[in-house]
Parts: sequence; structure tokens; C-alpha cells
Amino acid sequence: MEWDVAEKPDQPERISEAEQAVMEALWQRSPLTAQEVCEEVCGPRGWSLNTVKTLLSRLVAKQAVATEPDGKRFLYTPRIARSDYVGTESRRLVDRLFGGRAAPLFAHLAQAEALTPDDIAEIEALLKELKS
Amino acid sequence: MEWDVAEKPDQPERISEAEQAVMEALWQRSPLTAQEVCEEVCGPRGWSLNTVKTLLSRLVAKQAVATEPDGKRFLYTPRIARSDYVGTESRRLVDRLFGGRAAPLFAHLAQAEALTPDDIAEIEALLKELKS
DNA sequence: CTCCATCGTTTACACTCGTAATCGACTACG
DNA sequence: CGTAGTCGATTACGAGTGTAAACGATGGAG
Repeated sequence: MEWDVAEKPDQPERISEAEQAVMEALWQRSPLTAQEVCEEVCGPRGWSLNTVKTLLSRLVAKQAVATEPDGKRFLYTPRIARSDYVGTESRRLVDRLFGGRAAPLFAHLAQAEALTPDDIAEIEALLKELKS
Repeated sequence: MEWDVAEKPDQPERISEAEQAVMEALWQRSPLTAQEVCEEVCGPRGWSLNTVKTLLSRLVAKQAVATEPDGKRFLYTPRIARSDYVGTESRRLVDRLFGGRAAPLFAHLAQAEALTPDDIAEIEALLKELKS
């Protein structure tokens, strides 16, 4: 009997910080083998190849990356766009810390002097464009 | 013998999301008893008083809140300012996702239409002030 | 055909987080 | 004086994370 399997609405599972490092490698260039990912990230983070493999598996489980067999090994490709990831992460922060309003975040960054003159110029340009 | 205890440079321990909810209550008004904190947060989050007490203990351990005995019970007060917390959290995000530059974050928010006209006006005002 | 390097998979293990139940001390009520 | 409520402290426990070793298949070098 085929009973209704209530497919979970597939809300995108959270990607952890270590996992993100792996995603960054794949966002930069893909598909990659586990080896290649390791060449990108093992050095900076001091990881072993095994660690990368674990992270890749978890990302596959989370449906964040896709695998494609290539002979003996696998090629890994991101299934979610970096911009999407960045989007939900920034939104989370803005919600959590600034009641969902972006302006206070901006105000905070400004006050904390986290804005370089370049940033300011860039933002001004963006604003001009937004208003047009 | 008194040997050198290498006091760890007391890098501020991370505050988790649940813990933040408790901090928010204390930032709004303090000092508070565990009871009072619970009155603020247990409803919205569906927590038990015990949960709040656990979170408070952890925050005390993390040196994020201070305790002051008040007869039988304790009064809890934040030891870190909300603006500091907000600061490090936003910085983390900007570092993690935008290479430390604030402008790309702004660009992203703009593109994602996460900016209301009000936000834009507010930011313009801020910019004007920054330039003066 | 054998053996080693290499894959992906499975298992491991300590630590944090979310969410509490339980415990021992104390106090206020009867 | 006993006892029920209340406090903070201790313990619990499953899920997720960071980090990896161990395992089993397999393909290529002799």
C-alpha cells in the first residue's frame, strides 16, 4: 500500500561553519574531487583529507551538494547557490539582532567604524542606483 | 608553590541563540531573578523555568552575566553590553560571508529587496552624517 | 594474480546546545 | 517540629559539530 509519505517540505538544512569552508571551495570551482577540495582547504584549516570527506558526506546528506561518479571517485558540485546561502544567513542575523530591520545593522556598522571610505562610496553609488 | 597559571586571555565565550534570548531579557531590564527572566521568555519560547536556570548558569560560567545574592536567591545582571555582542556577531557574519567588507553585505541586502524605502532613507541620512 | 594506494562509507568520540528532571539546602506555614 | 515549596546546583540525554581513524571495495603496478 502506498500511504502518504509526508515528504518533509525540504526546508534547507543548516550548513555549519566547517561545512561552509568546503562549500566555498566548491563555489569557487566545481565539480571537484574530495582530493581537490582538500587541496583548497586542508592547508588553511589544518584538516586531514578524512575530515573533508566527512564534511562532504554531510553536505550530500543535507542536499547541499550533488555527487556525480567519475570512475572510481566522485565529483562534487554545489546544489545551492552561494547567494542563497548568503541571503538566508544575513537574514537570520538581521532578524536575530536587529528585529529584521536592515537600517540598524547599517547604523551599527557605521558606528563601529567598520565602514571604510571605500565602503561608503560604494554604498552611496548603490543607493543612487536604487533610487533611480 | 605558585606556578604561573597562564590565565587564558579571556576571549569572550560565544553566546548561543537560546542564551541570547535570556540576555535580551536582561538587557531590557536588570537585575532580574531567574523567575523574572522566565516571565519574560518562557512564554514566547515555550521553556520551563529549569531551562532558564540552566541557561543562566551557563551564561554565568561564560562570564556573560554576573550574579549578586539577594537573600535566598540570585539577581542576574549582564556583564557584556548588547552593543558589544551585536558588534562581534555582525563582524563575524561580515567576515564569514563578505570577506570582511561591509559594502557587499549592503549590496546583498539591497538586491534581496530586504531594504524598505524607510531603510534607504535612514541610511541616506546616516551617510550624510558620516560625510560631514 | 597479488598487493598497495585510494575511494567512499562507517564508526568514533569529545564538546556544545537545547531542554529539562532531579537533588540537596533552606524557609515559611501550619 | 515536620513538610511543602522554592533556590541554585548537578546530572541527563539526544542532536549537531569538529575532527578523524578504521573498514571494505577496487583498480593499477608489477
